[in-house]
Amino acid sequence: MPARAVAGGKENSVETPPVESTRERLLNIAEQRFGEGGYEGTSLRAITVAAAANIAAVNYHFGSKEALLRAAVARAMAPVNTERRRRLDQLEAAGQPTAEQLIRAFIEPGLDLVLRRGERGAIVARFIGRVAFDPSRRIRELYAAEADPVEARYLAALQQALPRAAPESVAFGYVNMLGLLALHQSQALSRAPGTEDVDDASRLAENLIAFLVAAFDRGLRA
Amino acid sequence: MPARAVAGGKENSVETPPVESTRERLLNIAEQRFGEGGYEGTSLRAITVAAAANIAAVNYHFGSKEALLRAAVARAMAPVNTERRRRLDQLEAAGQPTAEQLIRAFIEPGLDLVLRRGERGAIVARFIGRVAFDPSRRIRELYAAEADPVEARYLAALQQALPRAAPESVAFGYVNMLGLLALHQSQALSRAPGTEDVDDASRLAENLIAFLVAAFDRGLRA
DNA sequence: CTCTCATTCAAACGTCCGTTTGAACTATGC
DNA sequence: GCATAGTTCAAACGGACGTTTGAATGAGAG
Repeated sequence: MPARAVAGGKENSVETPPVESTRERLLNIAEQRFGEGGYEGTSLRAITVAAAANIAAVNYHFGSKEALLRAAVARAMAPVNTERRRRLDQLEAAGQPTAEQLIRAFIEPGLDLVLRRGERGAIVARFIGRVAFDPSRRIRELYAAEADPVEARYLAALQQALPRAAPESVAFGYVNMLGLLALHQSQALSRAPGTEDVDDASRLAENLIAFLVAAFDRGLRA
Repeated sequence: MPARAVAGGKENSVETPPVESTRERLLNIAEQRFGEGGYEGTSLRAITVAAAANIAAVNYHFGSKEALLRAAVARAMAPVNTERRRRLDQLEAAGQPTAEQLIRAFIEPGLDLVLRRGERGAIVARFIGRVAFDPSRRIRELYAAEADPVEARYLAALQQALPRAAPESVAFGYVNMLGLLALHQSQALSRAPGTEDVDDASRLAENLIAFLVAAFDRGLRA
C-alpha cells in the first residue's frame, strides 16, 4: 500500500505486466473499496492511497467522488447489460420465452458471468450489489439509471410469460428477483466471510434460479 | 472519562408521559434518520438538531454514535423478537409446524406488527431493514447479534419441516427470506416513494409469504 | 436555605472529509 | 532549442465530523 511507482510515471513491472493508467487503477480500487464499505464509508483518500495515486487525481480524471462512482458503475454494468440484452434478443427471436428462461437470462449475467472470472469478478459483483441497495436514494438511483433500460424489457417479457398472474404480482416478483440477486452479489447474505469460492458460483446461480422459478410459477397472486 | 454510569431505568413510567425524555427523543430520531440515510450517512448533529437536543447529549446518554445505534436496534428489535418467540413457542406446542406456518410466524412480526402502527411503525421497519444490510460489516453484525438467537430457532424448525430438502438448501432459502424481508422493510424495493400506505402492509405480507412458501416448497434442492 | 447530583449547554478539541490550487513534470511537435 | 498540452504533485482550502470539556441549570432531599 505505501509507495509503488513514485519516481517515474511509466515505470511498472512490479505488479502487473501491462501498465494500468491512473484512471484504470482508480476505477479498480474504487470498485473494491466502495464494495467493501459503501459509498459514504469509503474516503477518496483511502482509494487514492491504495491506487498509488495523488488525491487530486480523482477530481482531475472524473470531477468528483460521485462522478468516480458513476464511472465505476457504468464500467461494471456495461458487460452485464450487454449480455442480458443479447440473451433476451435471442430468446425473443425464438418465440415466446418461458419464465424460467427469462429468469435464467437475467440472473446468470449477474452472477455467473461476473463471478466466473476469479477475484476481480467477485469484486465487481459485490460492488454492483452494494450500489444497487445503498442506503442513499441518490446512489440507488444512480445505479437504476444504468440498469433500468434493459431491466424494463425483462419485466415486460415476464408479464407476457406469466399471463395468469396479475401485472402487479409479476412486478412484485420482479423486484424480489432484483433484490435477491443484488444481495447475493454483495455477499451480504453469506455471513461467514470466505465461505464461497469460485466453484460455488454456478451452484449459487442454479439454486437462486430454481428458488425464483418456483416462486414465480406458484407464488404469485392471480 | 466523565460520569455516565447512571441510566435510571426504574423510575420511568411505562407509558409515554406528556413529554418525551431527551433519551427517548434521540432514539426516535435516530431510528428515523439512520433508516433514511444509513449509519455513515447520518451525522450526530443532524440527529441532535432534529431531536432538539444538545450535541453532547448523545455521548452523555449513550457514550458514542455506535452505542446510540446499538441502543436503537435493541429497542426496535425487542417487540419483534418477543412476538416471533411467542409464535414459535405456540406452533411447536401444537405439534410439527408446516413451512408456511413458520414463514408466516417469522414474516408477520417483521412486516405486519411493525407496519400496522402507522407512521412510527413504518419508520421502525425501515430502520431495521437498513441496519440489517448496512454496507459496513460491523453494523450488520451489530444487528445480527440482536436477532440471531430467535432466528436460529426458525432455521432449525424449517429444516425439520422440510425433511426432503437438503439442510444447506433450507439455509439458502432461509437467508433469502431474511434478505427479502429486510429489503421490503427498508422500502428499498419500492422505487416510487409514498407508493405504499398502511392498507398495503398486510397485502405485502401476504404476497411475500405466498412467494416464499412456493419457493421453499418447490424451489429447494433435495 | 444548602447541598447534591443528574442533566443540559455553548464552545472547543483534533481529525478527517471532498475539493482546489498552482507549480512541476512528461511527452510530443516544431 | 522552444512551445504545448496532458498529467502528477505537495500543500492547503473551508467545512463537517465524533468527541470532550467545564460551567450552568434544575429539581429533590435534608
